This record gives sequence, C-alpha cells and structure tokens, in this order.
Amino acid sequence: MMDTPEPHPRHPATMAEVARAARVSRATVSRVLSGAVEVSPETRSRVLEAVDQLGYVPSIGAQQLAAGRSQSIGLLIRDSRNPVYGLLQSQVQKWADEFGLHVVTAMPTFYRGAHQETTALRQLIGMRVGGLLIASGVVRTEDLQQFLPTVPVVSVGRPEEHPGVYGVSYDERDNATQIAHAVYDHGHRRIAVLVPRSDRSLAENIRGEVAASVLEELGCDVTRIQLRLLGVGGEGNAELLKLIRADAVTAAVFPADRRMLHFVDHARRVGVHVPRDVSVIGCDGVLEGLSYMELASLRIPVELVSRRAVEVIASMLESPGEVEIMHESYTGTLELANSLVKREAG
Amino acid sequence: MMDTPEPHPRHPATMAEVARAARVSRATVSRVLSGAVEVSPETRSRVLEAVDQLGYVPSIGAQQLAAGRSQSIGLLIRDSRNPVYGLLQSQVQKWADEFGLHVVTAMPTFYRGAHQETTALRQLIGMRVGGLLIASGVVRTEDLQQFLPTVPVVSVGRPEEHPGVYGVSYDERDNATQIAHAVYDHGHRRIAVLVPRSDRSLAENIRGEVAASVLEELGCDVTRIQLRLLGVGGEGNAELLKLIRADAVTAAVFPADRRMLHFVDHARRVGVHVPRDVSVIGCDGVLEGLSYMELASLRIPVELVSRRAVEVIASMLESPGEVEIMHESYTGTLELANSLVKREAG
DNA sequence: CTGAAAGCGCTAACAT
DNA sequence: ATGTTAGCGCTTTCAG
Repeated sequence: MMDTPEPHPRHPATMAEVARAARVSRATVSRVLSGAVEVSPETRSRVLEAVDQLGYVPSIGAQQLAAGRSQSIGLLIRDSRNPVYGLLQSQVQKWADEFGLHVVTAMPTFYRGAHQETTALRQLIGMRVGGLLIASGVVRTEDLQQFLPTVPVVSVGRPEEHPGVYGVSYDERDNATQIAHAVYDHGHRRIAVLVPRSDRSLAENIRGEVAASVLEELGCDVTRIQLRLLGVGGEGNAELLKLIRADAVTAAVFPADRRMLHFVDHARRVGVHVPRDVSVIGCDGVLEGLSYMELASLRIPVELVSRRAVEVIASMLESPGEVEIMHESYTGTLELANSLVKREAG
Repeated sequence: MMDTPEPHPRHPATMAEVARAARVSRATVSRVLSGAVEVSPETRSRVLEAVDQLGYVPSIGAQQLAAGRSQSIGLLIRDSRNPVYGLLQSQVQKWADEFGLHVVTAMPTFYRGAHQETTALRQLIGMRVGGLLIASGVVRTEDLQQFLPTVPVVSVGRPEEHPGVYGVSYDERDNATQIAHAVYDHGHRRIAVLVPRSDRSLAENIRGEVAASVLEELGCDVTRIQLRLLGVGGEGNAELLKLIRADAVTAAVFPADRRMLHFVDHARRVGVHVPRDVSVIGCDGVLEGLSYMELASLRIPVELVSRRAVEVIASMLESPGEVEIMHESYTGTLELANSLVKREAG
C-alpha cells in the first residue's frame, strides 16, 4: 500500500478516472457509490478500491446538475458572535445529521451596501440547495419571495408574518409578557424598557414594545429607551444610568442578554450596582455564565425551534408543495436570578 | 413593472431562458454577468432586465463545472456553541468579504462513527471550493493530506505540525507560559492544572501540559487533573474540589474559559468561592462577561488569526503552488482579574 | 460585439 | 449486472 500520494494530481480525481482504474464504466461507479442498484461484489470492491486509491470525492455540483436535486439545506445565519446563533447553528447541524441532510451555512456580508445584504441568500440559491433555513433578520421576507416557488423555505427563530413562508420561531409576545409580569410581581412600578428599532431587530423590538405595553397596562410608569444601532455597543446605557441616578426607575428590561450584560458591566465600573441600585432582566438565556452572574433572563427554546425547523424542511423536501404553510411559535421559560429583586411597590 | 412573480416557475430560471427573453445567445448572457468582456450597452441592459425579470441566479455548480474554478472558500468549524468558533467564523466572513471571496461553512457530524468525522470535509471538497480553512481539531491533518495537491488548505486556530499544511494559529506554548508565570507571580505554589487528552483538544492539551511543566520548573507543587471527555461538562470538578477542600492547592489553571466557568459556577453552589477559597485562571478570553465575572484569562488573538488565514488562502488562490508553507503563531494577552489573587508564597 | 459549439463531471434512462 | 448515451447549466474557445 503506497502511502505517497501522486506527486501532482493537480485536479481532483473524476469518476471517469475511477472507472478506468476499476475497468468498468462510469455508470457502474455511480451505481456503486449511490448504492441504489445491485452490483456484483467483485466489481463493487474493485470500484471501491479505485475510489480510495485515487482519493475520489464526487463533485456535488455535477451531481446536482445531473440529478436535478440536492441533499443539502442552506442555513442563513446572522452573526455567529451572538451565542443564540451559535447554538442554533449547532442544533440545526445536529438534527440535519439525524435526517441525513447536509448543512451549508452562509452569513450575510458585513458591508451595508444596497443589495449586499442578500448576497449570502443568492449564494445559497446559486448552490441550488434543496431547502433554505433563514435565521437572519437581515434578509427581508420580500427578498425571499421570488425564490419561494423554487425552493422550500423556513424562517427560523425570527418573527415571520408572511403567509407564504413557513415560520418556526419564539413566541416573542409571550416572552415579553412573562418578563413584564415578573418585573411587576417583584414590586417594581417605575421601569425602563430598552426598545431597538424594528428594522434593526424585529424580535427585540417586539420584546421591548410588548413588555412596555404590558407594564403600562398594569399601571406602571414606563420609560422607553429607543435604540437605533445594530450592535450591542452600549447604546442607551448613558440614558439609563441617568434615570437610575435620578431614582426615576427601579428596574430595567433588556430585549437581549448581551445588552443587559453590556450595561451591568459598564454600570459597575461607574459605581452603579445591580441589584443594589437597579434590578435588571434580559432575554435569551443562552449566554453562558448567566447563572453565575446572577442575571435574570428568559430562556428561549432554541433547541426545540431548531429541531422543528429541520423537521419541517425535511418534510418539505420529501413532499414538495404538500406541506401546509404555518407559523409555529414556542414559549420560553423564565430564569429568575438575583438581579431582579423584590421591592416595596411604589 | 409586474410584481406578481410567475405562477409556477417550479424550476429556477436558467441562463437559456434569460437568453431567450433577451433575444441573445447564452454566451452573451454569460458575458454580461461576468463583466469580463465588453458588451454593447443596449444588449447589456436587455439582458439585465431579463435577469431580474426572471429572478435568475446562476447555478454555482454549473459555473464551477464549466469554469473549473470556484470563488468560494470552505470553512470547517468545530462547534459553533463555542464562542471562540463563533467569533472566528464571523471574522473569517468579514475578511473574506474584503477579498471578494464567498465563505461556505460546514460542521462535522455529532455522531462519533468511524469515518463520520470527515463528512464535513468531504462535503466541502465535493463542492470543489477554491480553498479550505480548517478550524476544527476533529479533522486530523492526515485526513487532509490526500487533498493537499488538489486544493489549498490553511489550518487556522489550531496547532499545526504537518510540514505540508500552512498553519495560522495561537502560540499555545506562550499562552501557557504567560499563564503559569502569572499564577506564580501571584505567590501560588500549590497549583492544580487541568489537562485534557490530546486527542480531545490538542490546543487545550498543550496549554495544560506546558503550564504544568513551567510551574514545575519554577518549583511549584503541581497536580495534574487529566480530562478524558470532549465536552466541558464539569469533568474534573469533583477532583478539584477535593483538592481545594483539603487545602492541597491554592490556585487552579483551566485550559479554556468555559471549563473555568463551569467550575466556578458549580463550586459556588457547593459553597466553594472564588477567589476566597481558590484562585482561578482560564484561557481564551472570548467568552462574554468575563470581566463582569472578574475571571482572569488570556485573550487569544482570534481576529488577527482569522485575518491572516484569509489573507494566506487568498494569496494561495491567486498564485497556486507559489506560496511557501509556513506555520505562523500569534501570542495572546493576559487579562488579569480578581479571580487570581495575591497570596503569601507557600 | 455576438453566436455556435464543445465540453466540465455526473446521473438516469435505455440498451444489452 | 453492466455499458452507452443524452443531457443538466454553465464558460470558453473559435468563428464571424
């Protein structure tokens, strides 16, 4: 068994080369590899030997082209620095394995050019993936629309309202309501709520808006802090600190854990302590170390949502056009911690 | 401008359809889209109109097949739940954008079957990506070897020793040395070091082994705690707790922040507090909230490593075979915090 | 500046 | 059980 590879194959081995080496036709190689058709054991082993002798790996592009279908699903993900997406990606991979599907992941460009935001989408479409999982709020459903007749699409982990797109997501209204009640039940009546713009993050916008409304309905004095930027770079922290120092609020509601973390870290450096000076609660529950930091949050069911999304796309792949479009959403579970403390109402 | 899409395109538009709609040949469509050749303005605009009329997106597979090359690079990543990989993926994307490269990411299967661990690699090879970034320790360099003549490969963020594979990684020996000296300089002399098996994580193994050796050379009493499992599931915590309770160690060195976090969280629940009862230091520095948790660590230069890796692969794409194989490694920076406290030597 | 035609590597009838 | 052949959608000579 030579273990020196060919000096300069230069080009990846082709099926024709394998066929030649095994003294069979290309079709036979294909049959052996696909395993769909009976092949005589000797031929079979000759082929397999040639395959790994030559280090042959079939060209997926050519396969897709010839067969007209694809075993892979595309995952469009926003920014993997966010642990929520990291977990999602990992879980999608896990369930796709289970269903025998290959996942290819693409991420939108960072540049904010005109149509640039859809290049990742076009990349996946160009690959002719069998199905598409959209987990990025950056891509608008209207951009998806034109591809809908062509490829099954599932919107995952983001609020989906388009009746033509299957959605598997978190119940953000319920999330916000749970959070609002938790804060209220702890006796807080003057509350700051951070609200990102909906074009930045629809999910976070809903969380903020709904939490604020619910609290208002409960008779609280709510201060909305509008956020305009995309990142979590501490926007709104200064405004919030001012409110706290003026004793205008006793609690703050953050639409995402990372924002909450950013705030508490900054606040402590300038002498404002949680929960001594203010109670806080976030949303996601995915960030590691939350319990160690004693930060209250709401854990969204990423695992469940990922699983359902893969299940749905798998069934769409199996019976195209047969799957009824629905919008599923799943509720999270409150994870209380010492950052949200009881307080005499008032 | 009709904005109702065709009722049932069913199949993605082809270049031939675009050509027909624009009353030109397929070659002309190709030329317009590639932009490489001059085309008369009128023809050009007719083609472009047809393109977005039909929502045409070129098949990357067919392009690759016909042209024999590919604009995309494959990124093989271990597990995106780990924030280090999340950040890496994000940074690779960012720099690839800069170089006009498309990134497709694949992740190894979770199953631990025989050859299963290389399916993601085969997936990427099968796509005939123009270059490969390997950021997963799960794939061994020997598995890569056979593809080396065929596609440029850069090992990124993992210790690479094979002389045939370009490596851009962290200087784990330096990391470990910095950590060891930090612990020593804080007066600790009886120290526990957690050491994962090298087949689980080579990087973490080196960190542990080297830190332990350096501390021993400095005359410390070092207890190695061997870790055998892949995850961060608190392995070794019990053993470490016992040492602490017996007052056999005053400090613990963790080869990764997540392990440290897992420990401190668990420890606190059972009444062992950091840094009161034991000092700790981790490695990575990527986990969010480290500073808030006051956990000492060493920040590895993920951004720099990602950038270099993309630069290298880009230059390999440009002049194949011309790039001299090297192993670059970059040092991290210590980020001290209150979890590592001064102590009377002894 | 544009069209015709020859493949790229593979699958899927269709033969044998 | 195996070989032959016709494309799949695209790029790229080569002619015009």
